[in-house]
Amino acid sequence: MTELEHYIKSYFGVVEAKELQTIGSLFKLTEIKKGDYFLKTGNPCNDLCFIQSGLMRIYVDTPDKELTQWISTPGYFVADLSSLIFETPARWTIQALTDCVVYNITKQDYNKIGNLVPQWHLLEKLFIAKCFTILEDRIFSHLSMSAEERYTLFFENNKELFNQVPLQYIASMLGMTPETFSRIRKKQVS
Amino acid sequence: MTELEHYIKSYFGVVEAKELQTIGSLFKLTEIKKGDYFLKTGNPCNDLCFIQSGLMRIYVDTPDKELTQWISTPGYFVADLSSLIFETPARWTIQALTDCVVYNITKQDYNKIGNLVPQWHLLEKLFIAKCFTILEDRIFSHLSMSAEERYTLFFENNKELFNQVPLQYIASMLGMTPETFSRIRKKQVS
DNA sequence: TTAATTCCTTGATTTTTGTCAAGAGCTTAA
DNA sequence: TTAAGCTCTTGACAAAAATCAAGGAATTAA
Repeated sequence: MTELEHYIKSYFGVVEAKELQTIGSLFKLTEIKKGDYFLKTGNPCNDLCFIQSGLMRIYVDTPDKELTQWISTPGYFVADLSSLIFETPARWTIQALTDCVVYNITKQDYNKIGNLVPQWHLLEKLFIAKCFTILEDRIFSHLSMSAEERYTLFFENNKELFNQVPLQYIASMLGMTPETFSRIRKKQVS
Repeated sequence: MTELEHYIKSYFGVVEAKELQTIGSLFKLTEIKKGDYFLKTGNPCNDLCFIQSGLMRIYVDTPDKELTQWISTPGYFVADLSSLIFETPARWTIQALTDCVVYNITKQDYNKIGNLVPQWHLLEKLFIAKCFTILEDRIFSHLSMSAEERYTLFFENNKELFNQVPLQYIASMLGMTPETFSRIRKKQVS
């Protein structure tokens, strides 16, 4: 059983082995080199991938600055969900921060799964609902917490990320400037 | 065809009339009086409703203040999605801001739809994905915009709300204090 | 190895936003 | 009708965070 299949099984509970294999077989193991783009803002999102190893950054260029929306780690799916599902132009650019190994599926194959595995749309619903809940928490953190509190919360839950990616990306993701981020870190150490 | 059925049809495209009716028949037209609670933080979310008329506020009490997460308007579903789907305690309190007429469905009936209407999980997936996209936009607004910019964007798209609900709720929802909100409004007028 | 980049830190300053306090206008209920 | 609550506004001030500018450390490329 691949890591992807294991993930789907562990996340969604009982799925028959045969169906799990059907899903798994549509994903192809692929390498993405550091710096390569998985998706660019404005293009259609034609792929969905599951990170086996490596890190990817989801961001967007605005006229004045670059905004990191999220950094994806192994064990998670990556795509511009809105573009993939509703066939709209991608809002996000997705780039490999390190060399990555991913399980990739094309939009065409992705759209076939629903016909092959009856429970697929239910699984998808659960998965997307989980993502929705995570975003709700994130909104809540912006409504109720200071930059320092957001930093602390994120640091506690993602310590390992801090020595793997440029910190300015994390700062952006948490909604603060690199300077503010740096000052908060200094305070935390002492 | 009820407004609810019309909404489901318009939103999700082709659904057979019979199935639409099956779904619609499980929702019961109910009144919720101003000030009544649809759901309280900590309880299980046992219902999902679709607002026919009236306004509901989704919020949470924190030790120091009350935070409004969202104000729901006619034509939308209301529930604590995470609690409804994953059977966790509700994070949000949901209260009627005005007298409301809603189509209500119990969790038990809601969970039956999947067996009665094959496409239901697909429809749900699309609906939740849409909600996810809206939250993505909202996060983006917190990463990239000032309080004033968030105000302007929201005002442009929700003018009608401003004379129907206490403005402090809108302020909270946009992540600012009532005082800041008030000062921004003053500036906008002049 | 050296030069060029990129990334992070730090200080000084400005801007934005929050806090505290008071009061005015409405609404609601006795 | 009057008093009690809300709600919103305003001012003075404080705190948080952004901006601007410079320099140092680390990484990358020639």
